[in-house]
Amino acid sequence: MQRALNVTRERFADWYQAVVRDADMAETSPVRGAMVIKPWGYGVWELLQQELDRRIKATGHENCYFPLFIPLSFIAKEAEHVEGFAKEMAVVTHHRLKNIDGKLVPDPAAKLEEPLVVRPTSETIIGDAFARWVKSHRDLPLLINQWVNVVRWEMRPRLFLRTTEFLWQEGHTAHATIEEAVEETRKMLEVYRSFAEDVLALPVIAGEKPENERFPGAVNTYSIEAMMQDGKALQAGTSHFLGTHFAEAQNIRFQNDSSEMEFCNTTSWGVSTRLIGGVIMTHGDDDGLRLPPAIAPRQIVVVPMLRDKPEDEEVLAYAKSLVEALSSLAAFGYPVRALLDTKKIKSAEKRWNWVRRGAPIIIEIGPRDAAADNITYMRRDDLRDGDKVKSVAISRREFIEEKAVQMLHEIQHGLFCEAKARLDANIKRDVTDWAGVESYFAGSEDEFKGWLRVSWGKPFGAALDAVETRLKALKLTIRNAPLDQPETLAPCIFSGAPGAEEILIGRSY
RNA sequence: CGGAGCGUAGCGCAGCCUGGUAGCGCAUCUGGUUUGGGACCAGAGGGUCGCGUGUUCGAAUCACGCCGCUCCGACCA
Repeated sequence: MQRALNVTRERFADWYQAVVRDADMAETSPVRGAMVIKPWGYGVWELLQQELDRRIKATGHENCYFPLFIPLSFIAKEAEHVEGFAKEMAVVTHHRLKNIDGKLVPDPAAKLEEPLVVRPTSETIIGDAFARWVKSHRDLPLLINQWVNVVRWEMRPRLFLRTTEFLWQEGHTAHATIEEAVEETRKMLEVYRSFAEDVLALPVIAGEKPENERFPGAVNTYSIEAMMQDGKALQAGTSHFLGTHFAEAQNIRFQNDSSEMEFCNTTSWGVSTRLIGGVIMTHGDDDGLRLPPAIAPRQIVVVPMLRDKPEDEEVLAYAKSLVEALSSLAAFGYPVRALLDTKKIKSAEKRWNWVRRGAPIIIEIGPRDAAADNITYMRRDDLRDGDKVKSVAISRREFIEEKAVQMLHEIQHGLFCEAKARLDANIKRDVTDWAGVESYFAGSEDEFKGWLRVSWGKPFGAALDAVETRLKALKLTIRNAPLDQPETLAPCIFSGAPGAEEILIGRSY
């Protein structure tokens, strides 16, 4: 059977790389671990960014920009924070190069008095500003967000999922009370959940991270977890309640309405270009990427079937008017993004390029379509009937007036439902003891396993370390404790003690 | 940084064991034939075989060193 890719999802890691490449999303760069995001991939990011930014602003946050460089001493202020990031920090030590013996090297005379780190995250540099901005309870809450690049020197990079430099959004807020800060943390988690599900068609489970998986310096960390087509979990977004840890380290204080000085409670939350990796691994198939229409840079692509003959002109004119009509429609609150592909390559080649890129609807227009006032379309979410590509002819008028927008919404919803069904079907709840966990995850790692939802006693300290070690031996981690917890709990799967909450266990990226 | 594998034309690969100066498929270019849709015929262009050193009359092939990539570990949005 001829597919648009030369590798299938059976070899998931190879398949992922093939999709990223063949869908023109991104490529590796001369800098190890740093990627070039190509127009089609960046277009997805821009749409994702546009819609999430709207939602972040709708919840009262404002955008800012803070420096790329952070004085090393700032990072050192919060003990757990340094420890968490020390091993992956890029450090700037000089500000000039010098030609020594024909070689350009950092000029020893231009050594910085204090090294600067390239931000791995901005709690400390933003906290420094917060300390100056917050004086009174009347300055609170302080609700700030920024869209920037950050650098974390990762050992093993993977395009979109884990790159040395990545793009993200980081929100930072300061509040007068614990309750308010916790509410903010949960509110933004919910913004992420609904955004992932409604816009990216990525079903997720929102929950709280166990102690050992917390953000360095956080009191509580919450995450949304998505299941990829190989059954592994992808942490798709995090929201942290930082308590007064950073406020104490950086002296972020305010005078309350009784004139007493108090430390602020702060939060931070972020999602990154990793989400794009999640979209690829959730929706892609053996013909390439399938993009949810809400984030497809081109939702409907019209490919004219040209033959270097006189009737080409009619076909082009017809296709052009079709694209104009489609562009005047609206879907998901924005104008429909339609494209007439006039690139000078073979039409068949164009079709397969758009299939691989995951354009939701691909329309082919030939002379007979033009003459009969018809269009012929393919839906990327329902491409094939067996081995054959499904190609449907319909009147142009019906398509524009009734079907086009409806179909985009159907595709968006369909992709979500397909992924949601997979997520739900692959969370096993009937494992009740450790032996059951071991036997379930025994065997080949390549085998699709999904997650277990089990009860545990929520241990801490040495007992938690022991749990972590047992899980690690099976390459498992605790993903999170879902927000929706049952009334009664089974005994702890690790110790048999009374259960404290249910958690998700699985392999992860 | 540890273990495994790989680096040959834009992409995918063969050749390496048993050294003799590079080949296949797809893509590209030209001409022609086709045309409801991943076409066919003929011809052409494109590679200092990852880099360096050594062995040799001669190295893609053998040896040593380095670099890079992929997978597995430690790290992680």
